[in-house]
Amino acid sequence: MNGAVIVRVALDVPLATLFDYTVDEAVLAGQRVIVPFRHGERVGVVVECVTSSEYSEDKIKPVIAVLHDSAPLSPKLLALLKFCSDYYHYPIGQTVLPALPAKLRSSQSVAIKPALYYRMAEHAPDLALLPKRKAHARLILEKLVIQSCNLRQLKLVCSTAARQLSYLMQEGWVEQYEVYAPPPVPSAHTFANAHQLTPEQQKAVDCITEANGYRCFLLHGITGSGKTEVYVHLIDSVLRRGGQVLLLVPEINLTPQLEQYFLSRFPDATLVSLHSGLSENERLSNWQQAQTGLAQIVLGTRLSVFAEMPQLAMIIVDEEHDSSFKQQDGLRYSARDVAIFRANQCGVPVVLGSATPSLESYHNAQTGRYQMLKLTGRAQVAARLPTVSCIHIKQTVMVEGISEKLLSAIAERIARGEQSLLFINRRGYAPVLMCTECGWLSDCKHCAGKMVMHLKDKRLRCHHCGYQLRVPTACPGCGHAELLPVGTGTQRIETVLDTRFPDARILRVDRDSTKNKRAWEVMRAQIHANEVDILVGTQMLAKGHDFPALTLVGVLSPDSALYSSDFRAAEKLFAQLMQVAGRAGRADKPGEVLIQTEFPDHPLFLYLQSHDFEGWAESQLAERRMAGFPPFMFQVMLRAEGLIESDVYAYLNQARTAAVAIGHKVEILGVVPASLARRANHVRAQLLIQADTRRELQQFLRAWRPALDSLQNAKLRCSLDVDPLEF
DNA sequence: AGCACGCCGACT
DNA sequence: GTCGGCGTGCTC
Repeated sequence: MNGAVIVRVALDVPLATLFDYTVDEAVLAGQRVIVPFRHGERVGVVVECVTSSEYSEDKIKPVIAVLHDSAPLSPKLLALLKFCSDYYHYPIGQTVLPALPAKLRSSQSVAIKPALYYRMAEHAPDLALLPKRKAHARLILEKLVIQSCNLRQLKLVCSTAARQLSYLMQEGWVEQYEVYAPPPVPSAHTFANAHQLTPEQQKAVDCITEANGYRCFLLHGITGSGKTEVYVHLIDSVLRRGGQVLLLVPEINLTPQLEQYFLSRFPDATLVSLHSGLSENERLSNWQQAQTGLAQIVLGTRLSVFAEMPQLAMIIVDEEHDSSFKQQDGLRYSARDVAIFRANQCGVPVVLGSATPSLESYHNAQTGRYQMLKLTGRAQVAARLPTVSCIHIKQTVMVEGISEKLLSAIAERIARGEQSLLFINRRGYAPVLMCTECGWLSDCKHCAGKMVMHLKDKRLRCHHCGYQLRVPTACPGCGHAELLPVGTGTQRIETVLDTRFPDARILRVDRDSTKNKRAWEVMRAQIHANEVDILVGTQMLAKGHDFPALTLVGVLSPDSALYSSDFRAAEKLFAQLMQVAGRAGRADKPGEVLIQTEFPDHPLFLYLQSHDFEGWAESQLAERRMAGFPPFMFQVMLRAEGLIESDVYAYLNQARTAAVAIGHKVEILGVVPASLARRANHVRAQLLIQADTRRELQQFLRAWRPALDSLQNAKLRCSLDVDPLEF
């Protein structure tokens, strides 16, 4: 042999190992390579360079090509990915490669895409020579005299920037140039509309900016207490020091608005976003701008926690309690938790912001692991906290799921030209159709769930597998002609309101009505223009920006979450109600929240009425401690699903036996059917393991995994979910 | 995950 | 006699 080096390569295959190849050119860890694998070729990432392999020489094949078209991943990022692979017990290759933009996963080489910038041409004519009528072109020039900009920044100056630029370049005023690397000095940036901070906000900003190295902060501030303004000041401080900021936001169709907002606050900074709405080219380009350090602000959903950022100086996780930070397939990571690990790894502060922190984070702040920073926003906010009250549904007149009280409150708003929002977490017309004669129910034939009745297209639809049928005219069980829609969904509420308020403008906002891309944009505009009187919607409406004319929120049927088998259901409901309540009212028009419930004395509602998150959190934590649930316990869920019930249970029972045999100090709960015991004809079941500490859980998992791997069965889909959120 | 290898039923 | 079913095992 020619003394070739051996590289250990991560490949996108479901195997926990790296693959060894020889290579006779210089290679760095983090570089992409094309390697032979079985009969074909694949792109992989070099994780280690070593001098010997435990594989015999004749088994090791040479690398086909080392790719140089994009900078290698940094050792730090590789270490982060390695940590995730270990912690979540997921194959290294399926951790590393999905973190890359798809273009970097294909063997087609990508050109390193420079960012395009514009500046004044060296021999630009005198500004006075610009024709007077070219007012927009003048604005662009005036901006460029101060600072070179990219197109996005110029579009903030004038929306027709692209057209102005082509004119200006043609006439020799402006030239375009390409930027591959960050500007050598931190660019001076302005930051627009700097608000005077309240003392609380200032204290939060000071605490965080004074942090020396890693520190985790929990920024707890109710809606409207000015968390965003704190973020803006923090970002400003990082940009001044020439650092990069990673701002993680939940997966919401709001990212473009958020991006616009931060762009407008930092018109001179380079901001890129990373979310599912991007094309592959945009994703690659934005990712590379983060990687080169050119992008000072990276705004993204959970996947962007893996974006390469050489100058990373701060991570902000907004709405940290949001469950969309947890990936529900593949590498089941929590972007919030990974962000904290990464901040620690990089020695930078991390800020978790929320009006309703997760109990995990709140507990960590209480015990001093994190530093709590509170924004009570007394000055601006107290006046506009909405009044929250409950309507006892068993002691009031109900009209098709809506109480008279709520209806008359809506009527009042209509009369005043204000908006109402009815919040109900069920799509469709009715969640189930029933035969009044024989008790037949609209079961899905592929799932354990019920088919939901949708009135508009007269169909029964399964929300789990997508199966649908026409609404039967007679009972499929007994032939009886009368079928009764039971329960209430958004469409039914819409119908009821329509009969009750024939002149009102009603808008339904749920996954069905916002299916096509632009729909939600249009609806938002309508709401903002006050062209809507009553909004009916699911949790989609809980998030998002202020609706200025909204003064009434009605919550229709939250009770199922109060006594749910999922121990996090109440936590989720509280956060959700706090969030919708935050939509109601402004300083000049106080808001009102009416909750229809059978349990008006439930502590959840009492704490909500007094806007007492702390009280609620303490009571929940006490319950969790008693019951032995997270954050006082650490869990891992083994799930399995397959076509044959006995296979699924046999696998899980053997896994259980293996777990018992390890004899670690863990608690084994199950095997039990999953909350949806059958989905798309697949039987689903699960096994839960609990331990007192993360360390114990991880020790157990390391011992358990070989057994799980040997039980692997091609007919089953199995997954390990560390720190599961859903049950 | 793919994908080949391998060993048993109904077809020209 | 063969085509093809999917159970088993391997990928450096």
